[in-house]
Amino acid sequence: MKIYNSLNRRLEDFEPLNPEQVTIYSCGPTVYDYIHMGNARTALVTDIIRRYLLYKGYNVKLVQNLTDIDDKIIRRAAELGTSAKQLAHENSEAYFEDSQRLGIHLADVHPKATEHIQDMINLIQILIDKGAAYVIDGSIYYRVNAFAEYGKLSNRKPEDLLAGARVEVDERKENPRDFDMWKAAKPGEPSWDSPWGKGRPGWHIECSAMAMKHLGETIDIHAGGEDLLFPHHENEIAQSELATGNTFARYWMHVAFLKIDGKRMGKSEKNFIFLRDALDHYPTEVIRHFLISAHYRHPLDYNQESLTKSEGAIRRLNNCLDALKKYDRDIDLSEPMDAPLQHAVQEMKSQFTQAMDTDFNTAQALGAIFTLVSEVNKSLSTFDESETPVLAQAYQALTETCQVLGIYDTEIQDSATDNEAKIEPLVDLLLEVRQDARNRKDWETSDKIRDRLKELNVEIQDTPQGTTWKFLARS
RNA sequence: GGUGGCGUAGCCAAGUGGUAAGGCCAGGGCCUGCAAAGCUCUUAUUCGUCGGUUCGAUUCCGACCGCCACCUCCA
Repeated sequence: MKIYNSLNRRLEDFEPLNPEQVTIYSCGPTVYDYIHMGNARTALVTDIIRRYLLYKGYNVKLVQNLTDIDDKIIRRAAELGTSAKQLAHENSEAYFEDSQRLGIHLADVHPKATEHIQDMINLIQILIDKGAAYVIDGSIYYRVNAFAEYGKLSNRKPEDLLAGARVEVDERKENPRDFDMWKAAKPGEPSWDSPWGKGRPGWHIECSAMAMKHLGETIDIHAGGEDLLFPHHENEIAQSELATGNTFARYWMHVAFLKIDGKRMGKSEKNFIFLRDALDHYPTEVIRHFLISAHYRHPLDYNQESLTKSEGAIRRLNNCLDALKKYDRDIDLSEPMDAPLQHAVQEMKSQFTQAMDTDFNTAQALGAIFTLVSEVNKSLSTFDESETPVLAQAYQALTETCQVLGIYDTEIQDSATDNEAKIEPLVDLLLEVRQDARNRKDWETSDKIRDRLKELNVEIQDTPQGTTWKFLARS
């Protein structure tokens, strides 16, 4: 299994530090607003990495933080006339709601910055003691020159950082590149007590402190959006590694940006889209399919056309799985068959694994899945009773892999069926009446029943084996 | 100025030193009372341009053109 490590800009073999448990830290959202599709992309990539590692048999501990105190939260709260605490709380709840609607499983721990103030203070104190930090008017700055390897992640030389910088330099700092780990409280701002007076933590220190608290001094995988590579992740490394003397994260993964209608998505451009709004228009599986239709390190453009394409692809997948579902109970793994489809099933599994093993290439993995879908449909169209056990195997293989990607949820499918079980006899009755009409060649009545049922989200299909029907997926 | 990335069919998107997965759309055919679904055929002699290395490059190297990201809070 290989992972592209931003640290070396190379594909590297993945070997967890502790074979018993893979540790992952994912930089979560700053909860000053609902999360947008870009946040969702990063969260989804993390979710799928975890699902795949579990599929491979690893134990995984995933930690994803929520930044619940920062400048943006304070500013937004002031605008809305609420408290920073209340705003952060509401948006945290909204985050869990939205991400679960996207089928993202909860992390094992979701630490919040405001609940780890003491851990951060302890870490800052260590850095002060080691001479890597200094105090100015109650604020603590990290002395970048104290860490010889500063710049190793972003591949930047100290001189380069100064060149095109358009940032206002705080003249009080020893070096313009030094960053704050603790900000002295300004009047009216939320603050916490510290050995240096009232204040609040800087952004970078929270991830260092919370990652190490919940996962140890060295973690396997650290993930986040590509924009976090510098300075956020660079600073996390500087803080953590200088404090402990150990490697902070062994594999750094960065998810590329999502664009909207070809343009950079950003709050300032006013062209961002909230995940919850997207979920109001498209089913979970469609959005997930869209988000993984390109490799995670490549830019992806959110637009209606792309989502429509994913809708089509998911429809094709669901049609196939629906048709296959009735063979599921016929599974018989004891007797290996020599059907051509059997080979296709094995081939798909191996292609899927190979794709995911190569830096989680979900686009390629989807290719493998849809190749089997094609083979299954072919097999179904020339229906042969003897292939039934193989169809069951195909169903198993497809649902298993689709669940790693989260583009097919059997539980949701089942619960939907339970809910609607009551009206099944009614639909069957209507189909009986329709069949009578068809026998009389009363196409008007027959088509009316079909059309009216379609309006009620019941789709019927006349096949050589008789008429079948199903509920259409609701978004 | 520095760092990194991208340019593959109508669209989206994988991929490989030996001749291009998959999806969407479109057109023809089969099936059907008509649909739907499915099947089937057609759709890049070619992978931004120009050079180089090689028996052979879309894949490696160089130059150029175009696009983008980061260097500032941002997933």
